[in-house]
Amino acid sequence: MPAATALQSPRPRRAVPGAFAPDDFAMLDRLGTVVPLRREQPLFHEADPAEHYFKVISGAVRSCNLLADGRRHVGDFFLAGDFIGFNAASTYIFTAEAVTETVVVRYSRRHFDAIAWREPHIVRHLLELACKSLSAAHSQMVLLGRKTAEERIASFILDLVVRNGVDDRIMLPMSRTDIGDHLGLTMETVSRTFAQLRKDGVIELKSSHDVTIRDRAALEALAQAD
Amino acid sequence: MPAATALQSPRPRRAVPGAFAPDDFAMLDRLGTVVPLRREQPLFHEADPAEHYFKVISGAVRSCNLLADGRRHVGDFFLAGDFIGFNAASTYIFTAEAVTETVVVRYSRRHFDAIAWREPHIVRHLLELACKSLSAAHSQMVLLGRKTAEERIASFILDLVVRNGVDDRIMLPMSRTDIGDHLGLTMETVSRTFAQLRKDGVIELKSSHDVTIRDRAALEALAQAD
DNA sequence: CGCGCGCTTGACTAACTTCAAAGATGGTGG
DNA sequence: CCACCATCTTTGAAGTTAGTCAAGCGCGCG
Repeated sequence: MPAATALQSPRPRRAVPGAFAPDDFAMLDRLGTVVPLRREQPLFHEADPAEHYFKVISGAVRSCNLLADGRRHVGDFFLAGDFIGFNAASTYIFTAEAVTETVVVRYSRRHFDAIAWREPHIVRHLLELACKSLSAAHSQMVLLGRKTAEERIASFILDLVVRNGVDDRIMLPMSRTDIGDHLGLTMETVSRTFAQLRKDGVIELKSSHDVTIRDRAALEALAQAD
Repeated sequence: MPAATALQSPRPRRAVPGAFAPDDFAMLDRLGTVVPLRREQPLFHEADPAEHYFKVISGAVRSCNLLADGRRHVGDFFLAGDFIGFNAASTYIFTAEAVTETVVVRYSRRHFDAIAWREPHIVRHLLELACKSLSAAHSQMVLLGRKTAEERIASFILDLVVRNGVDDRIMLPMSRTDIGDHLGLTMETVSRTFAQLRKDGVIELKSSHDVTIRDRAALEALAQAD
């Protein structure tokens, strides 16, 4: 059961069901401020007071956690339409940074919550989205706990394809290091695994960030749909 | 940020904030049927229609996912007070099985939802709980993606200690294999790592299921609080 | 054109897994 | 109450996957 790994507001081309009905966000959208971000620019840091939510308009954002000695984990990549900061308590539980040039909308959490709390159907939608996000987290835990490097990369590619709603080609906005930190691998292993999949005719790499799927069945077999 | 890995209803000795206020579940509890379970008995299987929620009264339940070739992942252990099935869509996303002799309360999902949906404050509580669960899933992904075997075991022990609200001693209801499948390790590695921690004076093992913490600071250092 | 950064590739290493066997534990029936 | 048996755990030794260290490549940008 593949699932989007982030909360989402409506986007016609997105193949994910259960997103907000368009008018749910109508009044909420008016609260938002458009913010452009440079490559690597942080939206917020872990443990900062959580004063805003964000929605990605274009580009990509990653969520990171650092261990004491510098090991990094990338929890999620947020793409156009994805909602960020949703699961924050009073402080953010991860750092969020733009992967590429990105545009987001920033919402005051106070205002957003004030409106959302008054509208039971919005709260219900948020709950449904949280549950979808939990389900995606579940899949990612299976991946991190039990899948091989090849299976992780296959799952990652298929997940992006589904989230993009495109049939067979994706542009990766993130680096090999980002992918490795998301999948519990090193940059080198990610690189070698892409090379292996290319050699096996499963994917084509027009450039290191431009992936075309050549053999979707093989990719799905590797991803081990559970 | 240690967090309980499962949704919870109130339990006085539990050190986890944000659980339901006692009366929130008052009317919901009346919907429940008490069900005793034998060791290894399933509550439900992955992909079954999700017709019930459950709450653990005593004992322990695990959630499992199987890959095609038999590799197993244990997503969570649910202990007394924990709520199960919450994040299900129309079908369950994992199999739930009793780890030991266990007693649960079973709720009709239809009735539960009918009441919960009518009570905005209950929906808000459920949303908060879902967010806590997401936060716990986040920590688990960091563990699975980036921690060593020793760090995983240390984190696991501390998590159980916090969830039990006990200071320095825990009874593990689950097998070494269960622990391994939860932490992305093999049974043998789990066993060797417990032995290592004992040898280092960090824990004491009165039996293989009875763990006493001897050096909490060392354990916390290993767990790499993030 | 050349510089820098990210990607690739190779050789070696380490951590964890696998395979195997012996040692504990606990439940059951005599 | 004790002995037996199945099951779980521990421990050892060898194997494998992915990590580490290091060098070279190539693309994009100034």
